[in-house]
This record gives sequence, structure tokens and C-alpha cells, in this order.
Amino acid sequence: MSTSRERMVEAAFALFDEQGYDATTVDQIVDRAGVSRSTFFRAFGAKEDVIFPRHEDLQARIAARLTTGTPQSYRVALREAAGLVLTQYLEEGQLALSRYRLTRTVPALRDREIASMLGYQRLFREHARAWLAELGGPDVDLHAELLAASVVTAHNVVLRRWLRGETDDPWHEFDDAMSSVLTAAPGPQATSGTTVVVLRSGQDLDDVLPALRNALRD
Amino acid sequence: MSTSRERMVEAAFALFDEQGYDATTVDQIVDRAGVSRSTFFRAFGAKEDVIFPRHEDLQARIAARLTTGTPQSYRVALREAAGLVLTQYLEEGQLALSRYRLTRTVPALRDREIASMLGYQRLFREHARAWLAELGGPDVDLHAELLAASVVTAHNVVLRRWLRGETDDPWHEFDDAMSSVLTAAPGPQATSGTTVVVLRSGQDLDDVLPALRNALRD
DNA sequence: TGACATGTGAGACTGGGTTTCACCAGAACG
DNA sequence: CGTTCTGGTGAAACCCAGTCTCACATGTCA
Repeated sequence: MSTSRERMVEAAFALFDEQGYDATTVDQIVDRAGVSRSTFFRAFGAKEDVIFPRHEDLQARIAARLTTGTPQSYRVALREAAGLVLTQYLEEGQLALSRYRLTRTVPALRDREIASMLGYQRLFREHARAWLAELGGPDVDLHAELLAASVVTAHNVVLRRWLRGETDDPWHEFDDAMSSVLTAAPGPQATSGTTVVVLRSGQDLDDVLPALRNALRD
Repeated sequence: MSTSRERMVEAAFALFDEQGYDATTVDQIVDRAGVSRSTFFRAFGAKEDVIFPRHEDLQARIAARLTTGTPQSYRVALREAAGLVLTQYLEEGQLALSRYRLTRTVPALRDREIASMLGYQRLFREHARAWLAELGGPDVDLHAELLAASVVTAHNVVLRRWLRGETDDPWHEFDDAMSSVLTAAPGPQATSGTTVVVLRSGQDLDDVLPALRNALRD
């Protein structure tokens, strides 16, 4: 027995796929799902919300990761917090692809997606502001804002490439993109002759060995 | 005799100010303006649009400025194109402040404002992509995206400071912010011993003299 | 004068979202 | 065992943004 919520999501995506988002009414969705309008609006609040599964969770996890950052280690915190977003999308798989198709074609949904991304950016910005303030330096607000925008933008570039099927190894591209953005950021740099390697747990050792050799050869 | 459009805008801002955006219905607006609902929706298309005066104009001017850029001079093009946006807001004056008050409190309007900003960002991105491609170098897409995001973000930081009344010299802060963002961008750098000065026409010479002396002293 | 464009008004209609009341299951408790 | 409380549900009325269609009034041009 599936829950009402699941049936509504399923019915909505199916109908959106068949006849488009605008042409689909909430009444059609609830009819196919076998529930009432009341149930729909109680569960989602708005028609748009069927598509965007609760990112309060994700937002909370990002905040949690960011709060463990320090002015010395904040670049890693930013990288991993952005990685949480990428992880979320990769795990959603087919659902993320369906949503991408919709957000590309329906302006209202595109705006909604952008707004949620800016929600993440806001978290990055606020934490970055605190870290940069502790490090000292001029124009903390501006640089915190720029840092947050760059991290989110870099993430989005990689994410969109994956959504368009233009890459098979999003994590590799993600790491490169984050390096582009974060190496220029202020703070203590790795001493020459010292290489800091960040490993994602669950990764196959053989897969990372070439990268390790490469890093140590420089 | 004022036009219908002007009366509707006036009535809308007054009502939004008196009782808030959501609590104001289109019927109230057209009643006060002495026109019909038909006229309203023909003129603006949607309730939100009363607040955002057509930025197709601005978008076109930005595009025009960007198309005159070259891979050698693109940083100036970006800076001045962003300057067009700032100019627009500064010239709107009181109207921009009213809009800012609304966009801060009404989510729907905030999203709308963000979407229009992303429209500008898109122009920057597409032109930056072309310039960076001509210059050569890795990851053109990523860096074009980052450059556009940084320019827009830097502009927004200054704009918001002005909207909040936190600065009396937005142009000075704008120049600094753009320098922060653009000096690290790829391309030919100014030769040591050569100082390039960009002057806005209509500016008082006495105002810029100190900055000129300062620049030449380095 | 007649044809045509433009701006306007009136009113019906669709559909998203809210609100209110009612119902019913199951858990908790005496 | 009956009751009471609670969470999930349904029914229906309601509000309002936005669309559509028809009508009318003012031009302007031929």
C-alpha cells in the first residue's frame, strides 16, 4: 500500500509528462491518484511543490556541515557542503532528470528551482562571512558573497552537465570545478611539499590511486 | 492628463504601501485608477509586472555594450555593461527604493527580481564564453559562468548597499568591486608603467582628480 | 463617408489556493 | 468495554489572478 503522497507525486509526473505542466490541472492529478483536492494542497501547499521534494532536509544537512567549518578549514567545508547538493541530485537519478526537463520548459518551475539554489547560496554566504571576518581582510561582505556565488555556480555547471548527459564522471568534474573556485580563496595554503588529499568514503581505492600518484608527482 | 498606465502604477504603489502587496487586489487598483480590469491586464499581463518597469530596454542596452567588447578589452565591456544596470537603478531613485521594500518582503516579487537579474547574467555569460574561447584556455564554460556570476554578484552587493542607504558613493564602491572581480580574469594585463583610466562622461573633473593622482603614484 | 486600427469596458469562465466543517480510523486511557 | 483525543481525509463554498470574447468609442486614412 503506497501512501497518498507517493501516489500523488507519481500521478503528477505522469500527467506532466503526457500533456505538459500547464495543461495539467490539480483536479486531474487528484483524480488519477484517487484522493481529494484537500489532501493534495495539505500535502504540497502548491502545485509546484509536487516537483520539488522537500529540501529542508538537504538545507539542514548543508547547514550542519558548514557549522563544523573553521577559518582554517572552511574551504573543505564549502566543498563538501556543495557536494551534498550534488549527491542529492545524483541519488534522485531519474526523478532529477524528469524535474530538469520540466524546469527547462516551464518558467514558473525554473524560477522556483533558482530560488531554492539561492537558499543554499545564502547558507554558504552567511558562513563564509563569518570565516572571512575571522581571517581579517578588506571587504568581507563582498568576498563572502562572491565566494558563495562562485561555489554555487561551479556546482551548477557540473550538475547541469550531468543532467544533460554530458559527463559520466560528475564527481571528477566537481572536484576540478571546486578547486578552480577555492584555491584562490584567502586562508592558509597547503605548504609546498605537503599534499592534502580528501577522500570520499565508499570510493574504490583503485579508482583514486592514479590521481594520488599524479598529485604526489608534482 | 496622465495615461492609464501611469495612473495604474501610481495607484498600485500607493495601495501596496498602505495595505501590503498580497492584501491588495487588482480590482482595488483599477478602481482607484479609474480603469477596468481589462485595461490593467492588457497593460501589465500580471499583477507583479506593475512593479517591474520593462527591462527589455535595459537588456538591449547591455547587449549592445557587450557586443562592442573584444577578447582584449572585454573587462571594460563587462564593467560598463554592469554599470548600465547600476545607472538604471540610481536614476529610478525613489521608485527603486519602493520596489526594494516590496521585493524584500514578498517572496513572489523577490523571485521575480532574481529572475530578471539572471537575465542580465545570462547576457554576460554568453559574451564571456565567446571572449574566453577566443583567448583559449581550459574550462571555458565554467569560467565564463563564474565570471558572469561574479560580475552580477559584485554589482548586486553595491546596489543593495545603496538601496539600504549604506553608501553615499555607490560608483566608487562599484569601481572597487568590479576591480576585485575583473583583475584576476584572464587576458592581457596593463603593462607596468601604464595606467588605463576609464572616465564616465558627465563626471566632475575635480571629483576624480584625487583618484587619478592616487593611481599614478603607485 | 466608409474601412480599419487602437484603446477601452463588460462579463463570463478557468483554475490555483484557502477555509470551514464533517467524518473516521486507530491509539490511549479510564 | 466505552470514551476521548488525534491525524489523515473528504466535501463544498469561497476568493482572486489571469484569459477570453464581444462590444464600443475614438481616431486616421483613403
